[in-house]
Amino acid sequence: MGRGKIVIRRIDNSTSRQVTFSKRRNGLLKKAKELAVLCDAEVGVVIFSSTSKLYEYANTSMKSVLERYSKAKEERHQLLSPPSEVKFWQREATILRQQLHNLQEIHRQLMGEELYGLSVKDLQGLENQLEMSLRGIRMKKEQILTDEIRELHRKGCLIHQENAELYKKAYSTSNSNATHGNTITPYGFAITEEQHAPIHLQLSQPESQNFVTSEGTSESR
Amino acid sequence: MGRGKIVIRRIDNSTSRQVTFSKRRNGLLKKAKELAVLCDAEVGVVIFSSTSKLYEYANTSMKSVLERYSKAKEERHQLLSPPSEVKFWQREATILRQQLHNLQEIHRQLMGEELYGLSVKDLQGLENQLEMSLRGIRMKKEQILTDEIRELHRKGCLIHQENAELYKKAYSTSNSNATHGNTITPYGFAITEEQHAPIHLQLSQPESQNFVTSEGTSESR
DNA sequence: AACTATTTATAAGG
DNA sequence: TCCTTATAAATAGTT
Repeated sequence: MGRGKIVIRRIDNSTSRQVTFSKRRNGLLKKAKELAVLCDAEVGVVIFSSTSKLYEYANTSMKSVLERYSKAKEERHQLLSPPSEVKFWQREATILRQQLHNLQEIHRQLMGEELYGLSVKDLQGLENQLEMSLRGIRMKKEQILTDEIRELHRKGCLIHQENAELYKKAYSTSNSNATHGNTITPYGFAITEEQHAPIHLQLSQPESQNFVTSEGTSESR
Repeated sequence: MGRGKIVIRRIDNSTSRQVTFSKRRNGLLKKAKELAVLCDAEVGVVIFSSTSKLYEYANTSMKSVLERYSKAKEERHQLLSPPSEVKFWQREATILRQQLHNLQEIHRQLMGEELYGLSVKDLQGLENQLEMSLRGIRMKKEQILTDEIRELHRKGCLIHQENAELYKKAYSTSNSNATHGNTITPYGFAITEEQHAPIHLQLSQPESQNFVTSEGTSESR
């Protein structure tokens, strides 16, 4: 329900993820209220943002909802029962440790380490993934550089223009009768106009360069 | 959002209230899921129908949500349960969650996602890392394939030899006077010798192939 | 934060 | 409960 269809998948861009979170959080809470009112239900919603901020809604009270929930579930997840509490957190830690472990393994493989148990197919998959990542990263890098250059160019043009104006003014003030057909440009910014086109070509070089010269890259991070 | 606009007020007709409850309950749960996935949030929803039937959703687990909720709400109300063991495990879980979070961020960057806050230098570092990884993975892949081919070749030679022996034996048994100068080779394994060299060249092909075919990933939910 | 083109949810009806 | 359809509402992308 927007300008375009989206796939339900974690949003990469953290800014738009945050914006979407805000919009959809409000949407969810509104829907929860409407459900409660329209259908005479008791509803509770708890949301933790990815930054661990808490948002909640309950048409009655969260306490009521949670108590009713525990009762319905016939669980006393009371904070007062220390043994099960400890067990819960131990399990939580175990799960987290496992997840961490799994991710670490994948990470090592992505770093080109620990390739021992992998089949050719696995390796091909890794290779494809890395190539895709590389493409993304190079595009991003190129974009940043292009933007930067474009900005510098813009500024250069402005300064050049300003300079030309100043020259003209200074010239006409000191020597009011001169021909202004061939004014001397103060700095070498006149060429910048012509440089505009080739910029793009030069920028796309690093990619193919790196691609071809895959062996000879010696640089420290 | 329907054939007509409605006012948010308890639906009198119990049948249509029930129908609406069912529809909107599903809608709410769907929205909750989407929010959790899209925005990387932890979400819990509890619904009691007017007939006290319980419906729930939690992207992680309801228990986890509720524990986290209680903890967030009673950060200082912990005077009641001071068992340090619980605190220890909670801290453990927090640390692990943090580590997982950090690693996930790095992982996403390695996957070419979330490149927004990165500088050109960071990107260059990532690029170098990925290139190094790629080189390692390709070497590993090539090695596996080379080994495999070498092994097949060895076996092929052995079988060829064996076959030649058998042919000779069979030939000399049935027809003892034939010329053995141009024995017919039973299978085409004689060429394998010449194929040994070009193998290396063929193996490095997939690289450029994958580089060209990049866009075609479409996924539905 | 506001705007809108679209998608999505859902009210009404079967 | 499920299907269909017209319409209201939500929201993705943009400014």
